Amino acid sequence: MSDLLERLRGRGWRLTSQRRVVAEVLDGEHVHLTADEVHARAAAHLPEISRATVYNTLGELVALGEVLEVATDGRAKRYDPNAHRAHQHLVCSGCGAIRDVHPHGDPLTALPAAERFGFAVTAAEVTYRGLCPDCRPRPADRP
Amino acid sequence: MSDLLERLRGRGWRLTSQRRVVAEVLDGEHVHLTADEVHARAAAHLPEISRATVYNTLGELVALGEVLEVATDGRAKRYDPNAHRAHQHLVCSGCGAIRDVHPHGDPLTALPAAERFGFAVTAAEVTYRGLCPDCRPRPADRP
DNA sequence: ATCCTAACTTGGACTTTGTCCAAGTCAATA
DNA sequence: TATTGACTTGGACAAAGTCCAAGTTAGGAT
Repeated sequence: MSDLLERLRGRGWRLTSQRRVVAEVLDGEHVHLTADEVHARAAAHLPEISRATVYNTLGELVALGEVLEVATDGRAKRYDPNAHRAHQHLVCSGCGAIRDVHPHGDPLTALPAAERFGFAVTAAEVTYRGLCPDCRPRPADRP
Repeated sequence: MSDLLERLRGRGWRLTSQRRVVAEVLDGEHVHLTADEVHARAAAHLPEISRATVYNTLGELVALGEVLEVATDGRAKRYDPNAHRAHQHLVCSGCGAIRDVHPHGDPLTALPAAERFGFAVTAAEVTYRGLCPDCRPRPADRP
């Protein structure tokens, strides 16, 4: 993730320890943390970091296009560092687990012009829902 | 919308004036009100109605499958009475206007088995985003 | 190396959205 | 028309996020 830090410095960011730990926390595949979770993990490395700074930094990363904001439920927003490859989300209705998924085709093409109401449509976000293997009811054991 | 009230009575609902007013507010096409907006409109007809009752009633309507909950932004949930015909949402990135739209095909089929991670996938919600005619930049007037 | 300063961080107050509860009210049945 | 369990109410509470004045600091200038 130091490439991210490089990119950010290139964009005129001041490299503070707070921003560094937030960027480090947001590393990896299938990462979809809430702001509070980011704060908790960041605070494990840098105990004095404030909630306000975490919110500020997340907002900046989103504005720069380095992190995506996902609202898969009506609760807290989640932050997804996988911003450089188009993808959608698969959410478990039982436990809330989230995976990045790659459907084929562009979901935008499914919306015919007649259904666009004159909008200039530029993006489509898809949330697939279902039960993950752990939450799925198992076939009962046979005697 | 009296058919809705009939259906609800059939399901053992007590028909109170509060529930009636909430059901009336949630009538029509392309209706996507927040709980607070529902409360404001309901209060115009029934000034003493409380926020708690609006939340309760909306929750019940959602549980009964008569109203859909939509979270198109990270803000307040919206309530969509068009629950009996499958549809998706088109949201203006400028002003937040929401339209019900009907893409062709089933979005679920775009997700290959290899991308399902063992989930039993049952639904797909699509949010299309773009600028509505009013928010879209116009070509500059020629002199 | 150290100074300077705009940029950044902090804690706490505040807002928005939503939930919970004890006490009071009322729709529908008998 | 009396009864009662379901419904409603207002206010306290909680979660998620924003805002701000005051203090700190990264990094260029000296």
